[in-house]
Amino acid sequence: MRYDKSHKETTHRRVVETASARFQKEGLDSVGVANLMKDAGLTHGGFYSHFPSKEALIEEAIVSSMEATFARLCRVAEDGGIEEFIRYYLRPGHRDHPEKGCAAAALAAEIARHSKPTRAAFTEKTRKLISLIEARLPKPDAATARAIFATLVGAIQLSRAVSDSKLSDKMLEAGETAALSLVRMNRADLRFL
Amino acid sequence: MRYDKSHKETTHRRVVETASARFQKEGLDSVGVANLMKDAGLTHGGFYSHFPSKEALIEEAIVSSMEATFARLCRVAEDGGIEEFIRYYLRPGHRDHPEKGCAAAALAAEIARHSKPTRAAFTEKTRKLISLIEARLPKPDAATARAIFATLVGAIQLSRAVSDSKLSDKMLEAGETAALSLVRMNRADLRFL
DNA sequence: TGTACATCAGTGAACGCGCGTTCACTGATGTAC
DNA sequence: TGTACATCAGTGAACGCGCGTTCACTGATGTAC
Repeated sequence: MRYDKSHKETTHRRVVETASARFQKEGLDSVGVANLMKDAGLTHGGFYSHFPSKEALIEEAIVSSMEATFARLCRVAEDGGIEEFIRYYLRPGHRDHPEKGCAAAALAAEIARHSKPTRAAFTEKTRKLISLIEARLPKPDAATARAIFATLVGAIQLSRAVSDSKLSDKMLEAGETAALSLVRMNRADLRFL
Repeated sequence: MRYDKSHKETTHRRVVETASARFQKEGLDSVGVANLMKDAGLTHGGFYSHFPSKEALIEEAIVSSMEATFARLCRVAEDGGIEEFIRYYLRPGHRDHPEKGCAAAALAAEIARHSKPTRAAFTEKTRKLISLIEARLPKPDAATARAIFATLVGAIQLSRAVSDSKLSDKMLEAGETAALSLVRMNRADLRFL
């Protein structure tokens, strides 16, 4: 099968995107190479003509997901500012669909246990997300942006882990209120607090 | 080998505690039953006279860890109030030693993918931790307590995942500042913010 | 234009390994005599 | 007090399975003649 130049590239992207969704839904360890390739309509043997190792795919999948998340959040912030960004991140739909959501919220703890290159790639994309928040703050401030991101990630994770749906909703609401408060404190320049 | 009544109980506890530490350091999937039992000084065959399944051990390990964390944080809050609680949770030593730390910070995303009983046990212990925060707030408020816990969990997770140690430190600092601000807002009754 | 061929994306069998789980067994010890 | 025995925590071989990875191969297609 000799295909034109773009063919392999298209396949590669399809594998990365399938992997991205499944990693975030099932966890990095629970998705096997063979099963994943089958899901992408291929056989497992071809995997290593696309990626040097599963770890390399993990890195690509995280980067791809974080870039998509960045682009989406950019648009949301463009339209509705940082407040809408916060509400969008903490919407129940994000909690309920990790496969379509933010890789930081789905995989942060697992990424911490992976290779240096994987963590470095994640770090770069995390920085961008934090910068996006910072730039949208009434009075741009990196520490506030970092804290808001931590609150968003923690609230989504806890809302996913608890088995009581009422508590789950309340975690999202509490995260939203707190993140919005941090924005308002930033606007009001309440540094003394 | 016939032992007195307390013997099996002691062994059981040793396995749970070994598991607890290793799960939080290496992840739930990365720790195998055989390897874990060896680490506890036993052979893998005996595992099923202690636990009906690996999942049951996971549940016990999480409960055990959360109870130890609760007790430790209780003491810290007793001595230094909610502010010291926050500083203690976000100390670099907690980031650097997940095996001795909070299960929520180490495993929240993975717990979300596990069995209902495991998640229910985690939920109960999470509630207790949040109640502990709430009770220590200047003006007890569940939503603020939930938001503080989300911020702590998110900050630890991100500080562990990023590969840049400076950014990692800044994540902890930002989380601390934000959580302390939420406490001060609670004290000042700044609900309008 | 028609044909022969080189390319190379994708195939599928095979590798050693560790996984969770089962089970017939062992042997040190508390207890009954 | 001394001995025979029942108990049962722990042993280790074995199960089928999926893991990540390797590699000799296939065969459709773009290209050179």
